[in-house]
Amino acid sequence: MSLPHAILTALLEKPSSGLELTRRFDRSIGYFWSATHQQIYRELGRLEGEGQIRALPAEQTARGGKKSYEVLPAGRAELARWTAASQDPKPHRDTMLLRLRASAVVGTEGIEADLRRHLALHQRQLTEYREIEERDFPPAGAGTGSPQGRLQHLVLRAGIDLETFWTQWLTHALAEFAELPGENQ
Amino acid sequence: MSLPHAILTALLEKPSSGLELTRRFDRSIGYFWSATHQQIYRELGRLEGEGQIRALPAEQTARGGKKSYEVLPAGRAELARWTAASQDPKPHRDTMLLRLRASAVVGTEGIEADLRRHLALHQRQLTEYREIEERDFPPAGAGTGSPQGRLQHLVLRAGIDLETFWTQWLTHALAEFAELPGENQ
DNA sequence: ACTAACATGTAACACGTTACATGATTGT
DNA sequence: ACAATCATGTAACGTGTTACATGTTAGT
Repeated sequence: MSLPHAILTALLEKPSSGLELTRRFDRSIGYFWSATHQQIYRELGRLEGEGQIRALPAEQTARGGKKSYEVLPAGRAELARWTAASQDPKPHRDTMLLRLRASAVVGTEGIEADLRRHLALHQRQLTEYREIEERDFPPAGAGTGSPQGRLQHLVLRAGIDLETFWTQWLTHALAEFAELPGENQ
Repeated sequence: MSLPHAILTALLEKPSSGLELTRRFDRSIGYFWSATHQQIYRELGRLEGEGQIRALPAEQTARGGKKSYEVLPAGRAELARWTAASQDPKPHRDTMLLRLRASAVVGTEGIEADLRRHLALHQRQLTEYREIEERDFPPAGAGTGSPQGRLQHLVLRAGIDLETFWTQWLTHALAEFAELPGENQ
């Protein structure tokens, strides 16, 4: 039940067409809430039907086929309600941890290469986040900037710290593998 | 496509009935792969139909209604194949980060209380993980223990470090909120 | 006019969630 | 004998994923 709220947030930040939303779900918003274009179009249709968003009149729409949407008061109210509501954290799901546990039973053959590959991917993501931080949140006195900016920085910090954790953990895991006896199981 | 493999891993560690599996998915395995009993029964039926597991004969089954399953060679082979196969990490999804981003647009009213509640939950989980670590992996010389034990410890370490990250990040977030002007937006 | 890329969608299916149903066992 | 709990399931629904379909713009 979060995709509609992710879309409302994105549209409040900037009215967009389906494809523009899809692009944004591949970058900023997608860093913590991914969605494919099929999901987005499906949800845009639903939100329009419920009167939470509306298509902007064609004149304001750029170039032929694009339909842009904006949030209506009902949508903003629903987003505010959802944001303030108490919600339980969902249990994490991580395939690599599951595979590692499985490898303790069926053998570690083959998994080490993928650990290396994941390490490289997380390092790349970490670098990307750090570049965004340098560009959008240049170092200044602590407690600086608009409330909005500080909240956005907080979210980015979570991304940076999470990727830092994964790179460290994967490095540690690979070091363990190096010490493991040749082939167990 | 991971639930069947989670179940195969659990059954290899110890043949179990549906309910016993459900219990284990509420503790150890559920820490990184949760599942409800409905999912588990559905998947047990499928795996049995595919010849990857089989029900143990009734004599070996404890008390009346319980059906216990064990993994067949085909199931073990499939798990080994899946564990060794290269898989892309799935993008994370985190509702709290989404809500924080939304609160930068519609206002932070109400979210602070839930940040506090989540902090308490993560602290409790962290404590639980640390107790498990003390009990199952008592400090000894580095590089000690069976390969299986070291892999299991590695997985537990990921859980501990993740919860540590969340408690630190939430603490930081609450400190930011304390500095924010009264009501923004 | 032809092709490639863009933009919006539909359809079918896999997976996860919630609510309910049913029989067996245990405790009183 | 009755109620509570245990244990296994079914049904309906919502969300996410994959594959495909269709029309549009831009470049050659």
